[in-house]
Amino acid sequence: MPQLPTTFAALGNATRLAIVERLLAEGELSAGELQADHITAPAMSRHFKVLREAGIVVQRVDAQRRLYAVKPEAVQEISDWVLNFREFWAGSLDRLDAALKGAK
Amino acid sequence: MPQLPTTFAALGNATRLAIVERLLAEGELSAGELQADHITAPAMSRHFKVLREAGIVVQRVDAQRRLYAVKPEAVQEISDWVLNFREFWAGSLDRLDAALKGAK
DNA sequence: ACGTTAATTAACATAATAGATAAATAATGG
DNA sequence: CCATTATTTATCTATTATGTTAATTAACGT
Repeated sequence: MPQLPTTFAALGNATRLAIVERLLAEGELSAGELQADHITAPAMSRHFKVLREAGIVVQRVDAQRRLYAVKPEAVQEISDWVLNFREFWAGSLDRLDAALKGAK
Repeated sequence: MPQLPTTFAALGNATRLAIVERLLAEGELSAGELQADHITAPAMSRHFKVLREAGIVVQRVDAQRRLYAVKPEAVQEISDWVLNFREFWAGSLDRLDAALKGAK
């Protein structure tokens, strides 16, 4: 799993995280539909590229449009990482829940 | 939650992710114990600072040593984000599980 | 007090990010 | 064909990140 830091890095940008969240919530969307208004289309396009290269989204071509969708494995990868430590903690001393209660 | 991108960004570096993983697995550790051998102590110190500023770890002073520990809220924040979409998907059409099966 | 240990901050170099504008690619609809 | 639409690639610039060495801060043991 040397992929994880790359996955986190790709999501470590507000614009890209917003893209992923919209794709998760709305499903497949085109570059145009995902266009944010605070940056230009080329900037957006590079964000798509980062997400693609990190394996977080896939691109599908439909005529002149590029449709993007989240690869569920990426979400799964993060989920596994979190659950891994949750389980470890639960199994060893319930440190996480204890700590979380303290933090609340 | 404009915190999330910052959290992801902080974990989007292999050295920092390794620090967090060790802290999760072994509990509180000092800067010296966490020292990686591929970079210098000052470089390490800056990674601690990034993690602190992102709210992922807390620092405790013990004489001349700095002890670090993960703030469980940070892990919780990521966990919540993932589960949020898992729940959404489960509730709307089991798209995630379906997609995951297809991906396997 | 003094040298040692632990860690950080300062100053600097270089690489990687992110954004902009302009140009290119490619499919569509007249 | 040709103009339009959709999106990416090229180029350039500014900012941020990451690493180094040197200096600083602070506590320890003798």
